[in-house]
Amino acid sequence: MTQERVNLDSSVGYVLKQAAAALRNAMDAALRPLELSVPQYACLELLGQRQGLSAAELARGAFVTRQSMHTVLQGLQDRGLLTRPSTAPQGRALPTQLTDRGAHLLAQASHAVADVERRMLAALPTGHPDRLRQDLAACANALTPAEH
Amino acid sequence: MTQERVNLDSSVGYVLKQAAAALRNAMDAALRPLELSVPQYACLELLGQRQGLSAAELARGAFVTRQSMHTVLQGLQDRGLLTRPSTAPQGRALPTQLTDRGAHLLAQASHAVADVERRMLAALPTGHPDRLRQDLAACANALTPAEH
DNA sequence: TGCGTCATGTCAGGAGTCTGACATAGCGTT
DNA sequence: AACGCTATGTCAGACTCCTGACATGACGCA
Repeated sequence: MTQERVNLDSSVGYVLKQAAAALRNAMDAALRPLELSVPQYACLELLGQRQGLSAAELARGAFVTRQSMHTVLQGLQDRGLLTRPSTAPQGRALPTQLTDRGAHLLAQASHAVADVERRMLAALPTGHPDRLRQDLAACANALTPAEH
Repeated sequence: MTQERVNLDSSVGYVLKQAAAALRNAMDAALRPLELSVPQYACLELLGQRQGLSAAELARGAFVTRQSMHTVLQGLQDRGLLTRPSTAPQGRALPTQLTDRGAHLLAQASHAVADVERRMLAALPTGHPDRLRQDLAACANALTPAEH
């Protein structure tokens, strides 16, 4: 029976959580002047990439549940940053659209977050960001249970 | 004015969050049979590495606030997995100790989590886990504000 | 000695997220 | 057409975690 202990400092999982926590804090600080939380920003950014996403799709992209995204969307809608039709054009999904105000705020937020990412990656040698991204994607994929 | 948009798929930050979420889910599933949450496990693991840590030290190591760690400790203490003196031997810090039951449960949990980490790293070529860990540590360091 | 600062433990309150549940709409199979 | 399966939206409740606040003990400095 081997002494199976995780040894925190040499554990990739631990350092991964550490990096994620640091990133979360940095993004939180960067977005606070805009009065946006990280989930709110994630929601706007996803819509910026592709308009008309449903709440369920946004939830998956932001790593929260449908229910959480529901409240996030209500908050953003109350601030006039996005619009949702009251009736579904087809099926049950309600396609979400950014308003002009939402797009404008997103531009500012995107800039602030890009600054954070730059600061994070500045510590890495040239070329490492790309390989880091690939390694992380492989890790995420290995842990994501095969769908269906 | 450049089109400054994060481009989620090529963003290291986004993939980092994705990997962290996948890891969190996998650990959650692995620990559920032992009736341990991830913060509870983190607490036990930290104590396994070094006995006598205070609640504040455990909180920093587990990336939560002192207050959250307080309730976590109470839960673990109620289950007889650890002990804390009622009065501080010196200063205000209450050194926490694993009980035999705590150490035994930790051994099982540690094994389960090590399995998850193995599954995660199996997707990476030889040598990559080490460089991934170093890159992540550099990222975390770059985002952690200089203390004092 | 006295004061200011910092770290720790703890209590109270609130914000955010999750689990569970239900109704509805599409789709494929029988 | 009827049934089952899946996906989505939404409501209610509980849980987790955080922010804010206060008291206490240790340390440095005037």
